[in-house]
Amino acid sequence: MAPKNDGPTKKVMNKGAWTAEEDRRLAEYIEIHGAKRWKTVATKSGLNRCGKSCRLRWLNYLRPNIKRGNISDEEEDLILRLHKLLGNRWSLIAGRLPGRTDNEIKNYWNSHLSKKINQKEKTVATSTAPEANPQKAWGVEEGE
DNA sequence: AATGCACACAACCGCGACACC
DNA sequence: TGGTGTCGCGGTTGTGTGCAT
Repeated sequence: MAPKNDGPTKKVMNKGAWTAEEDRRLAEYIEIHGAKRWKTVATKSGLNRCGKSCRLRWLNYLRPNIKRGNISDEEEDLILRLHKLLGNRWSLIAGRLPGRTDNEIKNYWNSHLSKKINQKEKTVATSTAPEANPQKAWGVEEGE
Protein backbone atom coordinates (compact mmCIF):
# COMPACT_ATOMS: atom_id res chain seq x y z
CA MET A 1 0.00 0.00 0.00
CA ALA A 2 1.42 3.39 -0.98
CA PRO A 3 1.43 5.85 1.89
CA LYS A 4 -0.97 8.74 1.62
CA ASN A 5 0.17 12.31 1.71
CA ASP A 6 0.05 13.18 5.39
CA GLY A 7 -0.45 16.85 4.73
CA PRO A 8 1.85 19.77 5.30
CA THR A 9 1.59 20.13 9.09
CA LYS A 10 0.70 16.89 10.80
CA LYS A 11 3.66 14.66 11.59
CA VAL A 12 2.77 11.05 12.27
CA MET A 13 4.99 9.15 14.68
CA ASN A 14 6.22 5.66 14.01
CA LYS A 15 4.55 2.97 16.06
CA GLY A 16 5.00 -0.71 16.64
CA ALA A 17 8.09 -2.86 16.69
CA TRP A 18 11.49 -1.22 16.49
CA THR A 19 13.76 -2.03 13.57
CA ALA A 20 17.46 -2.84 13.90
CA GLU A 21 18.24 0.46 12.20
CA GLU A 22 16.18 2.43 14.73
CA ASP A 23 17.88 0.59 17.58
CA ARG A 24 21.27 1.41 16.14
CA ARG A 25 20.46 5.09 15.74
CA LEU A 26 19.06 5.39 19.24
CA ALA A 27 22.01 3.60 20.84
CA GLU A 28 24.44 5.69 18.85
CA TYR A 29 22.78 8.95 19.84
CA ILE A 30 22.67 8.02 23.52
CA GLU A 31 26.28 6.90 23.47
CA ILE A 32 27.27 10.38 22.31
CA HIS A 33 24.80 12.60 24.15
CA GLY A 34 23.67 10.49 27.08
CA ALA A 35 20.25 9.23 28.13
CA LYS A 36 18.56 12.46 29.14
CA ARG A 37 15.89 14.79 27.76
CA TRP A 38 14.04 12.02 25.94
CA LYS A 39 12.04 14.47 23.86
CA THR A 40 15.30 15.87 22.51
CA VAL A 41 16.70 12.39 21.99
CA ALA A 42 13.63 11.53 19.95
CA THR A 43 13.83 14.58 17.73
CA LYS A 44 17.58 15.00 17.36
CA SER A 45 18.33 11.37 16.69
CA GLY A 46 16.13 11.59 13.64
CA LEU A 47 13.91 8.78 14.85
CA ASN A 48 10.28 9.34 14.05
CA ARG A 49 9.34 8.21 17.56
CA CYS A 50 8.09 9.93 20.68
CA GLY A 51 10.37 10.41 23.68
CA LYS A 52 8.42 7.92 25.71
CA SER A 53 8.95 5.23 23.14
CA CYS A 54 12.70 5.91 22.96
CA ARG A 55 13.01 5.81 26.73
CA LEU A 56 11.17 2.50 26.97
CA ARG A 57 13.20 0.95 24.22
CA TRP A 58 16.49 2.05 25.79
CA LEU A 59 15.60 1.01 29.32
CA ASN A 60 14.09 -2.32 28.47
CA TYR A 61 16.18 -3.49 25.57
CA LEU A 62 19.20 -1.45 24.50
CA ARG A 63 20.72 -0.44 27.83
CA PRO A 64 24.03 -2.19 28.55
CA ASN A 65 24.22 -4.85 31.29
CA ILE A 66 20.65 -5.98 30.76
CA LYS A 67 19.92 -9.59 31.61
CA ARG A 68 17.26 -11.10 29.41
CA GLY A 69 15.25 -14.24 30.09
CA ASN A 70 16.22 -17.14 32.37
CA ILE A 71 14.98 -15.77 35.66
CA SER A 72 16.65 -17.94 38.27
CA ASP A 73 14.95 -19.54 41.27
CA GLU A 74 16.66 -17.06 43.58
CA GLU A 75 15.45 -14.15 41.50
CA GLU A 76 11.94 -15.55 41.41
CA ASP A 77 11.96 -15.99 45.15
CA LEU A 78 13.21 -12.44 45.59
CA ILE A 79 10.48 -11.10 43.30
CA LEU A 80 7.85 -12.95 45.29
CA ARG A 81 9.13 -11.60 48.58
CA LEU A 82 9.54 -8.06 47.31
CA HIS A 83 6.08 -8.12 45.79
CA LYS A 84 4.65 -9.21 49.12
CA LEU A 85 6.50 -6.31 50.69
CA LEU A 86 6.01 -3.58 48.09
CA GLY A 87 3.01 -4.61 46.02
CA ASN A 88 2.97 -3.72 42.32
CA ARG A 89 5.88 -1.31 42.61
CA TRP A 90 7.69 -2.89 39.68
CA SER A 91 10.36 -0.25 39.35
CA LEU A 92 11.31 -0.65 43.00
CA ILE A 93 11.40 -4.42 42.65
CA ALA A 94 13.50 -4.11 39.50
CA GLY A 95 15.88 -1.85 41.40
CA ARG A 96 16.70 -4.76 43.68
CA LEU A 97 17.40 -7.10 40.77
CA PRO A 98 20.49 -5.93 38.91
CA GLY A 99 20.14 -6.15 35.16
CA ARG A 100 16.39 -6.70 35.26
CA THR A 101 13.82 -4.17 34.06
CA ASP A 102 10.48 -3.28 35.56
CA ASN A 103 8.74 -4.24 32.34
CA GLU A 104 10.31 -7.68 32.34
CA ILE A 105 9.43 -8.30 35.96
CA LYS A 106 5.90 -7.08 35.41
CA ASN A 107 5.50 -9.38 32.43
CA TYR A 108 7.01 -12.29 34.34
CA TRP A 109 4.69 -11.67 37.22
CA ASN A 110 1.61 -11.44 35.05
CA SER A 111 2.36 -14.55 33.04
CA HIS A 112 4.01 -16.83 35.63
CA LEU A 113 3.85 -15.80 39.22
CA SER A 114 0.29 -14.54 39.48
CA LYS A 115 -0.87 -17.94 38.31
CA LYS A 116 1.46 -19.72 40.71
CA ILE A 117 0.11 -17.69 43.57
CA ASN A 118 -3.49 -18.33 42.57
CA GLN A 119 -2.81 -22.05 42.54
CA LYS A 120 -1.07 -21.86 45.90
CA GLU A 121 -4.00 -20.00 47.39
CA LYS A 122 -6.41 -22.55 46.04
CA THR A 123 -4.48 -25.47 47.52
CA VAL A 124 -4.18 -23.68 50.86
CA ALA A 125 -7.89 -22.91 50.84
CA THR A 126 -8.79 -26.53 50.18
CA SER A 127 -6.29 -28.03 52.61
CA THR A 128 -7.28 -25.87 55.59
CA ALA A 129 -10.66 -27.44 56.32
CA PRO A 130 -13.01 -24.57 55.55
CA GLU A 131 -15.77 -25.93 57.75
CA ALA A 132 -13.63 -25.39 60.85
CA ASN A 133 -13.42 -21.65 60.21
CA PRO A 134 -15.01 -20.78 56.89
CA GLN A 135 -14.39 -17.04 57.12
CA LYS A 136 -10.65 -17.39 57.57
CA ALA A 137 -10.36 -20.09 54.95
CA TRP A 138 -11.83 -17.81 52.30
CA GLY A 139 -9.79 -14.84 53.39
CA VAL A 140 -12.80 -12.98 54.76
CA GLU A 141 -12.03 -10.57 57.54
CA GLU A 142 -14.64 -9.01 59.76
CA GLY A 143 -13.65 -5.49 58.79
CA GLU A 144 -14.16 -6.06 55.06
C1' DA B 1 -1.02 -30.10 6.90
C1' DA B 2 -4.22 -26.90 8.75
C1' DT B 3 -6.35 -24.71 12.48
C1' DG B 4 -7.16 -23.07 17.08
C1' DC B 5 -5.38 -22.01 21.55
C1' DA B 6 -2.30 -20.54 25.12
C1' DC B 7 1.68 -18.33 26.37
C1' DA B 8 5.51 -14.90 26.37
C1' DC B 9 7.12 -10.63 25.38
C1' DA B 10 7.35 -5.95 23.28
C1' DA B 11 5.18 -1.79 23.03
C1' DC B 12 1.43 1.68 23.82
C1' DC B 13 -1.63 4.48 26.73
C1' DG B 14 -3.19 7.21 30.52
C1' DC B 15 -2.19 9.44 34.62
C1' DG B 16 0.25 11.39 38.46
C1' DA B 17 4.60 13.51 39.99
C1' DC B 18 8.06 16.60 39.36
C1' DA B 19 10.86 20.45 37.43
C1' DC B 20 11.19 24.67 35.39
C1' DC B 21 9.64 29.24 34.06
C1' DT C 1 2.20 30.59 43.02
C1' DG C 2 0.17 28.83 39.02
C1' DG C 3 0.85 27.02 34.40
C1' DT C 4 3.18 24.11 31.23
C1' DG C 5 6.18 20.58 29.67
C1' DT C 6 8.46 16.30 30.52
C1' DC C 7 9.34 12.08 32.83
C1' DG C 8 8.40 7.74 35.03
C1' DC C 9 5.29 4.22 36.39
C1' DG C 10 1.74 0.75 36.17
C1' DG C 11 -1.93 -1.27 33.52
C1' DT C 12 -3.24 -3.03 29.30
C1' DT C 13 -3.12 -4.49 24.56
C1' DG C 14 -1.09 -6.43 20.30
C1' DT C 15 1.64 -9.75 18.03
C1' DG C 16 4.63 -13.60 17.24
C1' DT C 17 5.53 -18.43 18.33
C1' DG C 18 5.03 -23.08 19.91
C1' DC C 19 1.97 -26.83 20.95
C1' DA C 20 -2.15 -29.69 20.80
C1' DT C 21 -5.86 -31.41 18.18
